Amino acid sequence: MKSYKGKVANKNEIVKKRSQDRSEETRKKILKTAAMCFSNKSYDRTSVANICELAGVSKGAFFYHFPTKKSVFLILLDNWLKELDASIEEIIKTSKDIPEALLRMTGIIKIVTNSSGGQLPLFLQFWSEASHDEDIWQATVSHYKKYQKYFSKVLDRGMKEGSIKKIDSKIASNVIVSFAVGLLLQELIDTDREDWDMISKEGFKIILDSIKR
Amino acid sequence: MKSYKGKVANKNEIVKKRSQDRSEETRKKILKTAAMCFSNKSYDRTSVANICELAGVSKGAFFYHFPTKKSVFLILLDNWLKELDASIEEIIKTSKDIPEALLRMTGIIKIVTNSSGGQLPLFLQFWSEASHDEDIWQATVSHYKKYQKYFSKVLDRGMKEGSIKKIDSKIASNVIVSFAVGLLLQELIDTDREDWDMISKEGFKIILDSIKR
Amino acid sequence: MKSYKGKVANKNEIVKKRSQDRSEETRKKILKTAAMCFSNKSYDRTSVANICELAGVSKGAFFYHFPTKKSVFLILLDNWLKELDASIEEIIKTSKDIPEALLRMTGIIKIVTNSSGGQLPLFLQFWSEASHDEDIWQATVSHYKKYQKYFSKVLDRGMKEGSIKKIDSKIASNVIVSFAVGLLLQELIDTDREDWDMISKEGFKIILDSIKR
Amino acid sequence: MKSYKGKVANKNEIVKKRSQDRSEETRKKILKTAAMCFSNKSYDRTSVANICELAGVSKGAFFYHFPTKKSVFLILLDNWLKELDASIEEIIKTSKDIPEALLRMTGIIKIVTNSSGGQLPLFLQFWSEASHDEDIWQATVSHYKKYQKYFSKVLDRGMKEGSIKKIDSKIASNVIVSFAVGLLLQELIDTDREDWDMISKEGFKIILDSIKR
DNA sequence: ACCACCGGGACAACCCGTTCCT
DNA sequence: AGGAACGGGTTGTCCCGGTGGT
Repeated sequence: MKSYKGKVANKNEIVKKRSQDRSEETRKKILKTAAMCFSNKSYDRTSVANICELAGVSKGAFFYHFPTKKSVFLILLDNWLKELDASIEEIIKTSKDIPEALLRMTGIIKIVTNSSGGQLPLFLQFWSEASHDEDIWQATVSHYKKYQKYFSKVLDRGMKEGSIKKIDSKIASNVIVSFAVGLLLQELIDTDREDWDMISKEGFKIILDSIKR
Repeated sequence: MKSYKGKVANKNEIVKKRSQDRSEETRKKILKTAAMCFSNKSYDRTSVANICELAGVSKGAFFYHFPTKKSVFLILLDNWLKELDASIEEIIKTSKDIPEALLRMTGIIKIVTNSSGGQLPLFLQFWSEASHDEDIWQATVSHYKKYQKYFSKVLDRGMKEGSIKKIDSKIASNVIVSFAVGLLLQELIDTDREDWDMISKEGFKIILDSIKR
Repeated sequence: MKSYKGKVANKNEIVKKRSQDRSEETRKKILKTAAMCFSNKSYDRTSVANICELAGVSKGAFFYHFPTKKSVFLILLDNWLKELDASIEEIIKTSKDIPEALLRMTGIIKIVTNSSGGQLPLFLQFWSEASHDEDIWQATVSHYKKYQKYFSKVLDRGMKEGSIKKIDSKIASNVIVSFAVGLLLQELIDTDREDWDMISKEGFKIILDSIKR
Repeated sequence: MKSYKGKVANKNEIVKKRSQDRSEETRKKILKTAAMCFSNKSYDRTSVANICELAGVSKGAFFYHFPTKKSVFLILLDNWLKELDASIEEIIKTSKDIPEALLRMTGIIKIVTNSSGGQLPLFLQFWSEASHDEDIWQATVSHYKKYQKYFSKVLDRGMKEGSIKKIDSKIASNVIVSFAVGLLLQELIDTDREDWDMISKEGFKIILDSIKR
């Protein structure tokens, strides 16, 4: 009796596991496809049907995994911000001198670009939606402010260190973030150009020159 | 006889003028309301019905004045870019020294903000649509490249003048534009903050410090 | 004084005449353009705006001359039927022997084709609308029945004459009309073919062979 | 175990079947209602909303089953032509002598009338649209030409058989088709008349008389 | 009388996010 | 998780008037 039950349980578990795998796979597929669509066609112009068709799943599946279209968008946003957080944290941690850390931020553009799975336009979507939707605004702005503060602190540390001039760290961090954001925006619509890397490097150098002692 | 005719003509002209005025008024009203809606709710989420209702005109009137919703968007974009052009040109013209001109660019943010009738989010809409729509891309990018070139030339002039270091003017102009664009974007989502003016001034100063001799 | 008045009157008349001419011209232009449009695109798919644009007149002018779009259609129908009437009448009148008259009907196809200004598809439009619209049905069917009766009488005369077998003239006339109508319909959708003329001749001959003594 | 699985499979199949049935039912309902509407009010004057309301389904359901209004029209046309094909084929097959076959064509009118669910005016709609719409023209004309050829061959066979005179079979087949088409058209607008059957019989007899040896 | 401009508002086809039933 | 259905929304078109000039 016991063994039988055990067998059944086992089998059920295996089946469940397999089913879970399949489910997780579907989820991932939807998420990925949605990111692609939102990026290519904008959130509004992407219909749930579009996503389902490209992902090869039914609408039933979609609404089984996610309550609404918007929820998918929010999850995508969340994932992206998490990746970004991790990347930046890592840079700062692994460089000891502040100016050096800032210079390494040069690569920030690539980080942003690459997280989100190479779908840069998603960034614009997030930003764009943020100004109209409370939920998204919360998620975006809170992170963005976090970055501001983060850079502020980093600069403060640099001043203590003596490697950076005495300046208003809040304003300076804002300047840095502005430049970074601006770079992204431009890259977005001027995709042909190949020298964004150099521009970002040069720009950061210019800013650093005025900041470091 | 003459006076009579004159009167009639006058009267006719007045009437005609009134009719034209009414037409022009309607047009303006639609344009203004549309700008507001696009700014508040995004282009896609604004329906023609929305605009008409708020503007107090019928759909018949809307489609009499404009062939499509998109055309309204394009006209709005065009108007904005024209104002921007004029403002920038004026700044450069009225300041003789290049570094001074650049410093005065500080005010650029306000110009951009104001020129869209205080509807800054429209800017984001333009940018956002540009990455999905060929027509809008054309209109936006061509102008944006013009600015790049413009600043490049201004910097070149500065170098000849001797007021600016020998640098790659193309890259430097890109840095400037990037910073400006980034400022805009941030202002957009962090509307509470009051010190954007100072940040922009400070930022330009930083950039200038590295550039001028 | 008199001569002056006369001149004025003349002038007014001339002006009026000219104005009437112009008016008549506009009317004709609208009618002609409408026929073309209805023929090419079907009645429903032709908008008043279409007609006006192609005719080079304003909508104001259109609705000044005709109360509705439908009225234009009815006028066109009426003109066409009148021409058709005249043509058929003429054929019968100018041929003394009945079989000969029938044989000359061969040319009926061309008559119909030409009488609508070469716009054969209009014929289909009329027929098509007739089954849905009471007014048009009246106009069409009454004429069509007239033709039936007409042929009946002609055949009866033929029988008296001795040139035609004793048959049910009503049925025979129906056969003839059916054949004619069928020819038209086919020509309408098989416009490439060049031998409709021969087919119609041959067909009438076949029918005549069985009918004449 | 096996039986259990079997049951499950069965149950699923049954469920699936039922769902499919329901879907098919809706589809049929829409098709039938559309045929009715197109027949009563013309294709253009029938709105999708009309069809849905009468069929008792939502617009969503309509566009789930058919991509466009036109597609419904084309399917209707296709069904009708298929039925017609089958009917004609059957007549020819089941009668050994060619003249006899042709005489039995007499019933063709009824066949045409009855297929299309007794909605003869649909025939006119098809024809009418064919002259304006490439897709419909294709579908219609290809079939119509097939009939021409078919009759041609039948007549050729009759000549070999010796039951038919030596004539140009292409022209003769055209005459037959023309007569048939004309009959249809007339029946369409003169629905009161009851003797169409006799007219068609008589007409075919007349044509046959001239053709058969 | 003739005609141009401006507009009204109903309605078209088609699509969308979502729910329901199985 | 899939397939069917819902119902409201979208842009854009249409036919037609009203008002006023020539």
